[in-house]
Amino acid sequence: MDKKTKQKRVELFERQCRSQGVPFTVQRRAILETVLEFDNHPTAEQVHDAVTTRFPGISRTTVYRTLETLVQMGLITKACHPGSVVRYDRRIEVHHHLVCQRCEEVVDISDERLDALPVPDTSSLGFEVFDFRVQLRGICRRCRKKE
Amino acid sequence: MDKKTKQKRVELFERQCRSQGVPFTVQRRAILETVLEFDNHPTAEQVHDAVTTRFPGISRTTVYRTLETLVQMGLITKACHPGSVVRYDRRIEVHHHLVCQRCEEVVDISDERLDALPVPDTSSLGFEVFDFRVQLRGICRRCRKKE
DNA sequence: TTAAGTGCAAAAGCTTTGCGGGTAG
DNA sequence: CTACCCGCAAAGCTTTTGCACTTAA
Repeated sequence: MDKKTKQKRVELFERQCRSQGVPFTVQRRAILETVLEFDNHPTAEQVHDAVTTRFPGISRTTVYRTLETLVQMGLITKACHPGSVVRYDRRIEVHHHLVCQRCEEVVDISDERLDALPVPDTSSLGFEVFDFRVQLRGICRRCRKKE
Repeated sequence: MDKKTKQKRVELFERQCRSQGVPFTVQRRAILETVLEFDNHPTAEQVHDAVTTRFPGISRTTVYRTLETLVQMGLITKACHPGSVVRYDRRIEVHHHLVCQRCEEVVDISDERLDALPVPDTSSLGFEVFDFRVQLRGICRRCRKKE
């Protein structure tokens, strides 16, 4: 992610904090900046390791709590695929995942036709849909070779 | 799930075991039958609690291991949404999920237009796609009322 | 017979909680 | 000033592992 986009996201975060009365702390800023530097889907642990270089001594607890806060504020997303570890994702725009059912590897994929998916009417369920993800399930190259 | 369908699934499991040389044990049978009785998405723990009435003394370890085996054999599926606990699902046919980003509740949804999704060509990635799921992300009724 | 599954107990993650002290608004 | 956040340590849950015994094929 280029510097400009990153800065914009941080500024957006600051504005949202101000307007919602949520304290904009150095730790939170550092954690958001760190997540934005990942191209893939880091775990909380990986974010902690990475943010430590920028903010030595920051606690794991703070990282866990802050990541959750960022998700609630819609600044990052939380992805969870088989493998049972929560992963975070700086991408808030639509994209999709290929998930291998054998080794549980996850690969990002973009596809216009998927993005144009007709979102069903869920108003009868009281559900307001903002976003969607498609999980394509199958077998990756490596696992296919093994068989 | 009605008795007949359930029995068919158990028989399918038995046949697959025979042909693949995988031992068809009483425990595995009991676990599969138990999962098939859930309408929703039970956790490994819930499956263990339920199977215990049918098979007292069965170990948690066996339940964990067997659920994974069943997934690998394609007899049940594994669903993982925010909330970080793996859930299992007797449904192997296509269906989709509404996921609340606040409370992480998961609701099943069926929609023909979603089922007709154009699956992109992933052969260049070496990925063979068998199946897909759409995860619709938003806010559920209860959480919307709170705000 | 023999390769694989099962149960137990213990360990190994990952994540949350309680609380005293600190900081943003 | 006051409410909320942070760090620490410890607990809590879910899941996995090693090993001796049992079982399906």
